[in-house]
Amino acid sequence: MNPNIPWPSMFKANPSISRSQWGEASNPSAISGQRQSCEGISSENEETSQQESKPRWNPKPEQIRVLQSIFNSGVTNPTPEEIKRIRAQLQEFGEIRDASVFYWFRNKKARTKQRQRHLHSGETSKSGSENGTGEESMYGRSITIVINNVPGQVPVGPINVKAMFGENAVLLHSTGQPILQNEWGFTMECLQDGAMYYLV
Amino acid sequence: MNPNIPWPSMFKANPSISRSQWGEASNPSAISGQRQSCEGISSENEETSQQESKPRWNPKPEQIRVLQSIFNSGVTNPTPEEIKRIRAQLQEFGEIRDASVFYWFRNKKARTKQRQRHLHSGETSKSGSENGTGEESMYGRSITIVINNVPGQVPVGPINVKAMFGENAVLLHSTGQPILQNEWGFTMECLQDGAMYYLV
DNA sequence: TCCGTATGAATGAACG
DNA sequence: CGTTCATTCATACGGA
Repeated sequence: MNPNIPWPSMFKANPSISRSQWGEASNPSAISGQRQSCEGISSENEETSQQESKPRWNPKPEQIRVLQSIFNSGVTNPTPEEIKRIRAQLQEFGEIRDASVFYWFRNKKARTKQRQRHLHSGETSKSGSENGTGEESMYGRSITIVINNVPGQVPVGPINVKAMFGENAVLLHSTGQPILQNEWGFTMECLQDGAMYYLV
Repeated sequence: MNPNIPWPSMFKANPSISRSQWGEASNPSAISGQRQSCEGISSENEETSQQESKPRWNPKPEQIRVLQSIFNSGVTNPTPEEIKRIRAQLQEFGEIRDASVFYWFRNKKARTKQRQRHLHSGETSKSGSENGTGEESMYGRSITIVINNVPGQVPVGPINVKAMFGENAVLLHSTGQPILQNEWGFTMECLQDGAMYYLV
């Protein structure tokens, strides 16, 4: 193992093949009567070797939950060692490669940020809070968070902690970090979907 | 391609819960719950009922026409600003989100390319009997294109411009770009469904 | 009513 | 890293 190589390079694709374009891969099990590809044309590859074919990882709910909780606990750039451990943990629920774990975190981080930025760009102050029939504001949906082990829904974006939980309420992230709020009690940072918080 | 377009953002709304879906359906598992994530976090909180849910955008014909013309005019990766303007334009015909516009372009581009590739891959000609690529085996249909403002149908794939419109006929894309043809008059590039062309 | 295609939406995997 | 590609999932629709 080379300790000095940049991480991502470990996951380089085969140079000869542009972007992934594996015709397809057998999808072990997975049924659901969806039309699938079935292909079969390929033929070949029987036992003998390790099917190096790399079908896209299909995350199991349990895996996602674990990943999210790790992510929400502050890990956004796991080290190679962490990745290995995480992967080992996830493997229990289904096939998964280190690379997939790596990618997951990277995508998660990137998309979380993107989302955040995009939310910001669509600011039109909008005075009237209630719009009733008006359509939804595109990114205004709700997320599920767990507070004191009790799952619940809160809207995306700032929420008023004081109003929701009392004047002295403070939300702690599962890591113990307090969620900052302004003088009105509005959260200053986004709550993460699927994350666990503690109310104190 | 894409000289210097910074792509500031992406779209998305639901931070987690991968591809599951609202509404009902879903036969949660039972059969080797392989695919799908279903998310989890245990509880469901359906109470709020307000649940606007986000029904998938259903494009109106007018919207599609506008989008196609924009796409065919060369825009395949609209910037956020462009997207906003496009959406504003489309909104007149029905509800639509920026994200949908974004997705539309992305899908359009991806599928256009994919189609092209599949088209190409079938160069074995010869016994077309084995339509192997089970995936989607039907691109041997016709598309609708508008020539000199007159809509018409042409088969997918190369068409003989000379034969159809005369020895000196030349087809121009709505952008003004001429559609290349070989010495026989066959188009060297695919005509786009819904695109507008000019015959000169 | 059921099946198959078209396509909106989401996301794993990569590229520059 | 931000952006883009490719593939997959789920649903709206149209035909038989």
